[in-house]
Amino acid sequence: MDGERTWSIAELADEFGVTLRTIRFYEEQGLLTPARNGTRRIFADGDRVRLGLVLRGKRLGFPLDEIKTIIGMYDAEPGEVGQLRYLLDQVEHRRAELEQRRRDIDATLSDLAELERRCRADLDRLTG
Amino acid sequence: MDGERTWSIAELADEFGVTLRTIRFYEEQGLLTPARNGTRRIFADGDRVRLGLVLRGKRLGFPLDEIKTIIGMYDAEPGEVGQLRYLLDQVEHRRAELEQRRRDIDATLSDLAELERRCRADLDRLTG
DNA sequence: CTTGACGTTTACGTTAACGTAAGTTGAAGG
DNA sequence: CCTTCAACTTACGTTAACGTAAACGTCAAG
Repeated sequence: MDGERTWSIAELADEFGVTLRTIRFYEEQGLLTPARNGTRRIFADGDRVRLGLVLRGKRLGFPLDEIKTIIGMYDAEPGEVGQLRYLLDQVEHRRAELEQRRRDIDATLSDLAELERRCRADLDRLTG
Repeated sequence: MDGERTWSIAELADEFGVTLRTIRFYEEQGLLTPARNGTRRIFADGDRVRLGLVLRGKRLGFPLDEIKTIIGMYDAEPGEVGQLRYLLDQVEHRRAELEQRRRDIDATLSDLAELERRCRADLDRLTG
């Protein structure tokens, strides 16, 4: 009666375009913690979100253990002041890293744009 | 008499913060092709630029063989029309990939920003 | 009742990107 | 001449992120 859908491992794998092995591996690494029905894994909505975050991290080129700590930051309990300061520090660190990446991307995009101009010029000259 | 400086492997490694092994490995993989003085590697300015491109690609999380093809695109000779069209196609493909990455970065940055807000709020509450 | 479809665990294999010796060489300095 | 330094090659070791095979459980359909 609660609208909480669940998913099988195959459904999730299919939806996100990964293999069953990958999902099991992520659980083994502590990136996912699906419920169980006997031995079968049951994935709830939160598990789907986490898998999405993991794959986004992968597209960004982060290793799995870093992804784990980053995701871990999201659902850390408030805790004490020292913990909070440490967490803020981590957040700042990650942000700097990501902004460096964006600069790298922009530089590469600009290189590609110039390459494209040269290509089009050559094409014009040849097919003129 | 020509202002063309050259560098030893150690100088380049030091400048870019990588090991000698890494540079030799990149040559072995065809990412760099330094000149030689006997057995010693002599790096010219173009080699420096290429190393910079390789490391930028690494920061973006690309595997070395993809980096190789991407860099290869930059210094491809004009060639024939078919080649040019193929190259343009590749450029488009890479651009799409990079733009996806930028979206991922922006999404992550936004997540981090919200996390930071929550942290600061908790800190304010605790430290008054 | 057996055949599939779908799931499970255990465990060894694989690739990428280097790390890390081990042994060699050429030029320079004392 | 001997050593030291900076480079070299060859080759095996290592870690991450799964792939892949083997062997088994379970439940619905024919």
